[in-house]
Amino acid sequence: MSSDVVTDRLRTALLAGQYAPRQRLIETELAADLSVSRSAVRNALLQLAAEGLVEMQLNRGARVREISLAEAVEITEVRQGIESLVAARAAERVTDEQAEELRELGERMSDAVVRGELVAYSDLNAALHARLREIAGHETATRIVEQLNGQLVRHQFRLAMLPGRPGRSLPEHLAIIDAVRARDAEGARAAMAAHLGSVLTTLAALEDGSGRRA
Amino acid sequence: MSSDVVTDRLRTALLAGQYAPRQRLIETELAADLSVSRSAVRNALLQLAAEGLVEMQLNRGARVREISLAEAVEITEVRQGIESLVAARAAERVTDEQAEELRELGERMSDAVVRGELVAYSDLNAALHARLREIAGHETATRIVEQLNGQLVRHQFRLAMLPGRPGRSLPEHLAIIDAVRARDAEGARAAMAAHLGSVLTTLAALEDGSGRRA
DNA sequence: GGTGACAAGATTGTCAACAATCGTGTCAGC
DNA sequence: GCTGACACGATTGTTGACAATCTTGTCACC
Repeated sequence: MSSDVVTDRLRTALLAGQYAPRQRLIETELAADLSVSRSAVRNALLQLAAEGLVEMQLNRGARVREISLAEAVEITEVRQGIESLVAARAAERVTDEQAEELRELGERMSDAVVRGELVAYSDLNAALHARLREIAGHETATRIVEQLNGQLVRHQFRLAMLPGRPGRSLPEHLAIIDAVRARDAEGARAAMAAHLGSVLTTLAALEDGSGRRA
Repeated sequence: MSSDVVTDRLRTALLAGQYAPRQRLIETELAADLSVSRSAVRNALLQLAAEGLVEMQLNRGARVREISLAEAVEITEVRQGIESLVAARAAERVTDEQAEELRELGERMSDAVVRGELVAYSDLNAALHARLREIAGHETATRIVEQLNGQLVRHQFRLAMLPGRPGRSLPEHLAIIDAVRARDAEGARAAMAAHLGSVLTTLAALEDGSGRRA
């Protein structure tokens, strides 16, 4: 169905931050922009609403869903539970080849931090979590974490740009990698839980510090 | 929108086990049955596909999604992570009134087991988990656990009917209730993790024992 | 100057018809 | 008797038009 293509295009646009939070998404406009029929857009919006990227109100159409800091905290708490499982599972199933890959990934992360390449580090961060999910091979966990991640993009971006944040999160990431490479499931679980715990405290600090509406 | 009503009706029908797994859901038929337009049914099916209750294939429409035992295990593993969080949060936030409610719920569960009322026990089981989610007040966790639960109904039902299963799960439930009533967050987390761990071993036993296709 | 009713415009929700696709049964050819 | 092409029926995917609803701007009235 062409709706699927439309859904993908809209999703990537949303994830790229192409539309502002709370912005109205008018079906006719989007249909014209993407040069597809309104129903295709409509279906896509329904789909994205189910994924939590947009919110729909009766007779008022779709808006870009704004994720508050409080929600970001909730989402990260849930991620903590699931990704710990993923890390443990990855430690149990990692192959030698994958272990070597993870080692290289860790080196590249260190390099990026040393060189102050924040965006690159942020990308590698996402890549690491994604690679762990692949290694774990846990479809349900993967599906849900990715759904949750989609809702977080904006906040994750903000977080990575905080001064001093990379210096704190890098060793956490390296600890996860080490535990997985050592096939230490419980160690990997704990390292991942600690890492997301650190994300949570950072978010909580933001919650007190900065304003509500940013 | 009328699609929402249709979605709800279809969802409850699916959760009630009114359609067999892998059964095709033909839009025209459902539209006639519910006496609504086909588009309403179509939207509902898309929605339910996003929730994981049905699966859609291009040009081949919707089927009731069959959840394999392996998937049930995955789902329960994820639930273990999230519901542990819920239990801990509930222990932190429970009011005196809610604590009393939980105590009564525990008594009713014990009664049901003593009297051998399996269906009632199964219902109370679901009610306990739901009440804990309410007490925890964690919207994200609630949303995801309920989504996952929807996919499990069939297996949960099978599980509750296993001989000896209520005798094993009752004390686990009571332990959760006690920890929450004692405001012992870590205890509640551990009790919930242990409970779902016990569900997991039971599921694993089923996986070896019975055939694949049941 | 402010408030409420009303009308116009914009936008969404619903429907029925049309086009595209798939699965199945039939039949010719070997 | 078996295989593959073909056509038919069933079902889904898409489109455009129409109805219902909300929002905004205007104006009379207090």
